[in-house]
Amino acid sequence: MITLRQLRYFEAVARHLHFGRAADECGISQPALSQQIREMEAILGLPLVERGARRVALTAKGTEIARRGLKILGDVRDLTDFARHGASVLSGMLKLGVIPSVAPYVLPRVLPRVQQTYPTLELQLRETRTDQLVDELLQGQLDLVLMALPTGEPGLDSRKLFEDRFLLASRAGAAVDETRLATPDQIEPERLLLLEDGHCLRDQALRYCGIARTERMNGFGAASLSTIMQMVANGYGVTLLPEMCVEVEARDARIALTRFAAPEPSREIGLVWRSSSPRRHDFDAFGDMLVAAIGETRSAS
Amino acid sequence: MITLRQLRYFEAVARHLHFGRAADECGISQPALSQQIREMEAILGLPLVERGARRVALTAKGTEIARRGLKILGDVRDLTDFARHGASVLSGMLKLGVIPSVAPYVLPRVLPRVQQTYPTLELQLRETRTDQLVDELLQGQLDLVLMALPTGEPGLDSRKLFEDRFLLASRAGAAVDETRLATPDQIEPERLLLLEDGHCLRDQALRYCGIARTERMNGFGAASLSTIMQMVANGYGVTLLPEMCVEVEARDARIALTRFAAPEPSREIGLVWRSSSPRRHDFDAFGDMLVAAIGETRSAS
DNA sequence: TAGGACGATAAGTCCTACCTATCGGGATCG
DNA sequence: CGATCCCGATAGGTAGGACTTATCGTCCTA
Repeated sequence: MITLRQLRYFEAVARHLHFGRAADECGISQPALSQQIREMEAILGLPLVERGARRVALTAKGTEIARRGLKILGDVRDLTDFARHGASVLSGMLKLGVIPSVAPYVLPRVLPRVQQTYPTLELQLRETRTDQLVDELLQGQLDLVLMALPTGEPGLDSRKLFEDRFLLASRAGAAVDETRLATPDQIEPERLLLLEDGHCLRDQALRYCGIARTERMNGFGAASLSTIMQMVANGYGVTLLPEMCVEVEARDARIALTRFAAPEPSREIGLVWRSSSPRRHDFDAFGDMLVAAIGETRSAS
Repeated sequence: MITLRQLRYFEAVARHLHFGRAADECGISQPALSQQIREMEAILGLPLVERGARRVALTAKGTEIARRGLKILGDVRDLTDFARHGASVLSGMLKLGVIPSVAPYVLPRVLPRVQQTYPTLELQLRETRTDQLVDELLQGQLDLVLMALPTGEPGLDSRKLFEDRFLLASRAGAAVDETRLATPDQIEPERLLLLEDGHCLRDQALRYCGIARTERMNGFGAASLSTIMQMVANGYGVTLLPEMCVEVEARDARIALTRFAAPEPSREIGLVWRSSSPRRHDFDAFGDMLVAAIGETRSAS
């Protein structure tokens, strides 16, 4: 197996293209470095360096391996930095925005883990609708937003974390046949209960059901999914419930959940940040942790 | 500095939560493993493992470090796999789709590098417009698409590679004042030359200029940027030229390029694949290589 | 043709990762 | 309550590997 020491030495050679100077930088003698490079070549089974007369060059594969090695060394450095003082990686202030149809379901699973893993991280939370979050992100009032993708904004980068399917929630034993897969045409517009205008979840549901804004619907718009699910339980109508909310919102025995026929409606939940932000590493680490936290609770349930 | 050997041992401890069995798996004695774990804790300056009576648990930070370590070990394995036979990473068939306004400018820089770095990779290319590419991607006829983001399709994952700004291309010395930053209202719709309908570049340009499809425009629609630039050079009109095309398409001295005032119009170029695809690793590696290839030629010029 | 730059080779030293043997403490059971 | 056992820590010794200095071989240059 290759060693990190070899990667460090090779990386120095790749930069200097000169054994002597690379050895110097590494604080060892030139033969020691030569030996490690040859050892590495033997392990990998191919030449990394072309020893030309008077000059040194990397082979084609050597270039690629140097690139990968550099990334690995960076990750190792991050790991030790994290261990030593949690510093430089996810420490200090992080202003996070979350949309209302995600916050109550994800944060309880994640926040304890954040406290434990990154005790020096001061997480400042903001919960509001997508367009407001995006505005505040662009203006620098937020560092990072957890929301449904895509953003549709240039200048923002994003990373998808997971897919969240929608289920049809209805009053148990009512009109919907719960033994079959649901289809969008079963949904009567006047019985569809949704969040008020401006929530992305509302738009996603309407798009799937093929309902234009203008069409006749009940004029109802709720501020929270909890309210909507109360209404569903009492037979006021039906709604599309994201899978991540099921555990919290669909405990009432009067609520029936039906999976949709393919193509199943869903939303992509992901992280969004300014492309220009220098904290990519932090966001990656934060995203990894979110995925881990969500994955755990899912497989555990 | 930490070693990969320590990471491997620690990872085994994290899985077994038992020093003896972990040592067994690593093929060493239990004291040897204990020693390396303690060495690692000394280097990182914190306890990774809670030695409780009768049972072993990871500390909070230990859990996070195990996660990071696992990723590093995976990257190292990928590196050696790549070196040994280029296998499992980017080998075999890869069907890549590219949009017409990107292909001629990116592929020449990238393909030689691909050949050299991944000689066992059979890259099969397809060039057509975005919606067609997305269809073929969803149906499995393509593995990967290089295009402008976002896709707007669920079930697809993407990764932004870089931002490609638009410049105003006009005939030198003609109506446009090249000493100042351009603004969209300077563009007369009837003089704007664009690709034919269906090209994403056309839609992006129209959106920036605030021109609705219905508005009066010249009826012209070209099949290639080359043609458009020929027309610009000869004074038939102006166009929005992506920065990546400048080197190839704007050599004619009769063409003047003007940067736009902020917010500069741009497009995001990225890779897109099916969320369900098992080849994430390949795509990551391919994306890294694209970024490296583009970065090189940019900084070199 | 002599000199110099540079990487490879050779021989010796020291560190470190490993082994076996043993200890110590907390749980478990008669 | 004491015997036992499970399991990680400690101790002491060994072998291999990473480093050193010294020297060689080769190619370029003057």
